[in-house]
Amino acid sequence: MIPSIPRGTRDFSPAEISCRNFIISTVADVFRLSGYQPIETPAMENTETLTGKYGEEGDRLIFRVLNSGDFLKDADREKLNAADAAALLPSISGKALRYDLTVPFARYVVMHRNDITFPFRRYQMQPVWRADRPQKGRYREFWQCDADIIGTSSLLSEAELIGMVDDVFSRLGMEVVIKINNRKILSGIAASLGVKEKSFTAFVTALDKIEKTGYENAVKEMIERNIFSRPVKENELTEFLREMPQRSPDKIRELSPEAAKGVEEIETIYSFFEGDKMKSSTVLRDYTLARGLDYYTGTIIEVKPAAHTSGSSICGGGRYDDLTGIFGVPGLPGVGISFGIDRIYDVMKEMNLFERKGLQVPVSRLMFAHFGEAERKYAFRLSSEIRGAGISAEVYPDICKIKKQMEYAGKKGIPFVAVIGEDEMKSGMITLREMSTGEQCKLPPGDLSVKLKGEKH
RNA sequence: GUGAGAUUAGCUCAAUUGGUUAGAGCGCCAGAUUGUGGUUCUGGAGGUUGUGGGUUCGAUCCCCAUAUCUCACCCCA
Repeated sequence: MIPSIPRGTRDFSPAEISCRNFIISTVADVFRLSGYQPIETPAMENTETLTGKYGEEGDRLIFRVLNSGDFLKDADREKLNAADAAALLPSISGKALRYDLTVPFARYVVMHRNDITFPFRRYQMQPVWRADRPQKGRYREFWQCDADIIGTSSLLSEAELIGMVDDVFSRLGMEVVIKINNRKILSGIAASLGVKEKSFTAFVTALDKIEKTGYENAVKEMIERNIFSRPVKENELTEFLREMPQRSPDKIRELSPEAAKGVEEIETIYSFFEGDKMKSSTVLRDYTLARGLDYYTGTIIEVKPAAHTSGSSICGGGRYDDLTGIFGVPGLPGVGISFGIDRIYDVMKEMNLFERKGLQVPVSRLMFAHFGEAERKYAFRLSSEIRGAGISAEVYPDICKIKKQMEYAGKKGIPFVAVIGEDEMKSGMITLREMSTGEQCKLPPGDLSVKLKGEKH
């Protein structure tokens, strides 16, 4: 039987891990530098914790975990016989894999609220799962790196997060475009166009397609979906939306008091950066930016590589007034950002950014090659001494031809090989070969660590 | 969940119109070289053509189903 892994999941080999760890540790460094503290939550949550938080589509994409043991024992017979999967689910599955890190965080905050000092800055870097059909930049298991600050409405937090985004991508060596908008502006626009209240989400998703499919298609979708409470002319609507990006903040303010509030918020965030230059990012106001989950209520942020602004986003976030309210603790506003490290990896790979970072796959600095049983034993003792000096070392495990041992070291990229033979043991002088040049020298075992430390890595 | 394309050796790809023993490069293994990797030379192994059915005298090739990958829709990191 040929083994395989579930679709949309991946194995990561040593070279990939090096690159991924570089991204993960870079993000963590930046998070810590602003006082964010790490937490972790379980891969599984109770189903009720997750369902209903991501919209109808989101619910469909949650991986359910079947109850252990005889899961049919407590199954709802009526629903089972009716083959009604959706209705049967609660009686056979009580757990689900987490879909993102924000909702589990809200649950965490509610459960630990008495131990937390607010405002609370936390970061979390863990895999999440979505039962989506895989495609470019989309996996069923992927990592999110989230930083959230909860317990404050201060717009300083947004500025802080944007600064962190800039810092991360500057360290990674990638130019990005950070787009910023505000849900209040979107609802202001919707109100001024006469969008029905219940159609707001439909309006927002259509609006979001402008960049991808153009104004005409977005408008067509809005009209087809019948989202307006009064007659709207197609060409007037197109014209209105087309002017959106160029529209000055003042023009947006005129739309409605709510939109004015949104504009105010964005301008406040900008004011924190006054005169400062971003290191690696261009921050843009985009009044048509609509991305973000349902729970966002204020600022929304989306980050794309400057080289692929039409591609998928590599980072996103926003402000929520009351995320913990759904778990019974109202009045805790917050704002967060999420880095999609799998997509960041893909972009960096494509742009050859890892090569410039000189990342190395961890490999022993020294290998002992040997000619027989006694030599191998001798090498084993030396190897443990050399490790004591902080130098990674391994002994070739089998007794075989020196050629084969050398071949192994060369292929593996081990930079130094110490050859232990009868001569070496007799004279007490080890033969050390530098693999890149082929140069060899003899030295006493005690000098090995000094010699290897002295050489640059 | 909907639609399109792909799948041949470990990898990248060939194979005429449905016709004899499915080939090449790279990689792998062994030897040339019994104390030395990368270069070179010589030899060798490796395939139920993704899987399961069907049509046919005969299928890598045509048909159906299924799995996986890629791309798009939906939605999203």
